[in-house]
Amino acid sequence: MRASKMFAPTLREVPAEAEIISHKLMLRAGMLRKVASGVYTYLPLAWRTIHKIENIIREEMDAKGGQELLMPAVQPAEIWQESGRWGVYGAEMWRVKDRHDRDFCLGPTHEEMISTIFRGEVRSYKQLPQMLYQIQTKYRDERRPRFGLMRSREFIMKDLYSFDADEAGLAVSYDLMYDAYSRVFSRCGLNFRPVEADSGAIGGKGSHEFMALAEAGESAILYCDTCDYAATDEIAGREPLPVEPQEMLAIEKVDTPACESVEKVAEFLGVATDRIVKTMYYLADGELVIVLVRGDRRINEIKLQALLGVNELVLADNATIEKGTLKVGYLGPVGVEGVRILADAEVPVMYNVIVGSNDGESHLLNVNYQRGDFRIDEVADLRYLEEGEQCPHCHGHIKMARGIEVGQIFKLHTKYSDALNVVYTGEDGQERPVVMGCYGIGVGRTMAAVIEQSYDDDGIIWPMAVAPYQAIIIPVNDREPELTATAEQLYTELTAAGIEVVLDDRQERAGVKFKDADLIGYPVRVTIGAKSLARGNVEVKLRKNGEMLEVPVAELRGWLQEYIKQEMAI
RNA sequence: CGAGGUGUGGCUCAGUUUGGUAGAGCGCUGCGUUCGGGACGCAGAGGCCGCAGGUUCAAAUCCUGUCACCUCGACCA
Repeated sequence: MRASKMFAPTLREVPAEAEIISHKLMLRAGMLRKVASGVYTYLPLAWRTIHKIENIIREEMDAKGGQELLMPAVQPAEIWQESGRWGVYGAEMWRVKDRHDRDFCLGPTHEEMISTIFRGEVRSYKQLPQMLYQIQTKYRDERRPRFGLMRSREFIMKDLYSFDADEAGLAVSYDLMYDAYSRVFSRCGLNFRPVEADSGAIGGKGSHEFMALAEAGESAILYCDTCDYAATDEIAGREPLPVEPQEMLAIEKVDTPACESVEKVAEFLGVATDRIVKTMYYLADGELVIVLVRGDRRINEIKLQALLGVNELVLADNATIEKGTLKVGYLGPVGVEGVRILADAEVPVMYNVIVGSNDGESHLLNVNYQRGDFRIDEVADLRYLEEGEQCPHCHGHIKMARGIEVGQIFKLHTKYSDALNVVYTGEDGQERPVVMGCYGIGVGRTMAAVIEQSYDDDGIIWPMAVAPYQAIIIPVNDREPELTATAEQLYTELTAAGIEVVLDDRQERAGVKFKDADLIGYPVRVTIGAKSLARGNVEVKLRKNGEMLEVPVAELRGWLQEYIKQEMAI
């Protein structure tokens, strides 16, 4: 490719729309342009990188037995109604109608689609296991698209679905994908961590997210500073630590004026917040539920929602709660009738706790569940794990980091095969549901994550494997015929050797070419200048560390081939 | 969904308070000089000031509505 012909409109200034590094750099490097909120055009440089990431994915999926196909983005409402998700998916689903007023959606994911295809064709255990995947555009009408490709409404995703005869088979497929994902992200040059995750709206138990570590990440992950435990903050949890039995003191009521928060109560009474039990009222699909948690903890609504199995979970508003003497800030579990009470696992083993008295003006001291002072209907892990706590698996401590979710793998079990009647006949002649798994990679987000982890003040620093081009040749000026002649000759030779190289033949000053080369992030820059050429050499500069060396013209091809090979190895 | 903000040439922005008929820098075109880290000079091109109404002799500027985009937030009793 000649730079004079290349459609890569670089910008000196950052468009006002961009907030994070990857977004700014993709705009400046002439890779990306916005069409609407969360909808983008990938310009040629970006598209080359997208293709490289896709091809890495293809190689790794195929290596595990995956087969590529392509399903439509447009999906009929019927299959979503059949699985029950047409109703529950909500506003995020991009719904459209055809000219006959029939309902369709632009696929946010393809479990329904692949299941209905699969059930039409597969009858026997002899046809299992199977792994099918596609790389395709997905649509999710995000309530708030942001950060360029990080959270967009139209995005490219690789989704693979596994079909097994039983749970043991699913475990095998899942492990294959876990391994494939690790290889994909390693080859893309990412610093990532697989973490235990919640399976969210997709459903099923057993899931890992692959997190690229980066400040710009939207997800919080908790990991152990000692062992390899790592989980998203949505799922991370641990058993309560053993508590020394204490003498249970007599309940005491104290007036606590203007103490409508845990912090104020603690300050007023001169105690730590972990001596208090918070009483939270939720509306779970409209039904009032009480949740108890230690005062210094935060309730994890994802865990709570999963436990309750409801579609909608919101904190009850003050008007709903405040009846009679009930007042927010002074709520407690003692004496409560007719409302289901859930408690985080730490609560029942606490002694002499402080709770609201439900009279709107005081709190109760020395309340003990173990003495029967209040009722709990169900105990479960309902809180967030916090930074600094002891690791659930070892004596290490929990640390927090931010991550970009570039991939997630799920065990779906028979959730969709049950709902959509995907069955096979076993060796014994009995019909059984197929056991499924699904596995996704955000391709554009992976590209953005690579940039978030690899840039400097001058621009992007592409890892060789996903760089749009591997090298650029810059003749330092076009007034000395031997420079341009050498540049042309090398360009022809390298291109013929299969090296992806750009020749910067633009009539620009050297400074402009250097700036653009750094911005776009070519891993190798070959500069052809008079002084080194007089010695029969060209200058090679490595983008990743700024290292410079001279290479004889005749040896450049061999040197590059070796360097590229070395950089692509994982 | 709630709150805040912004829409003026391809990009970054000034001008809006106090209405008087549109500017700067970068980029673009031509010529010349220069040219190994975003050169300089001269001469140009390019905008119905997001859109629709209204007020006024006169609206980028004031009023109303609307659309788009950006940021923050989404309740811890």
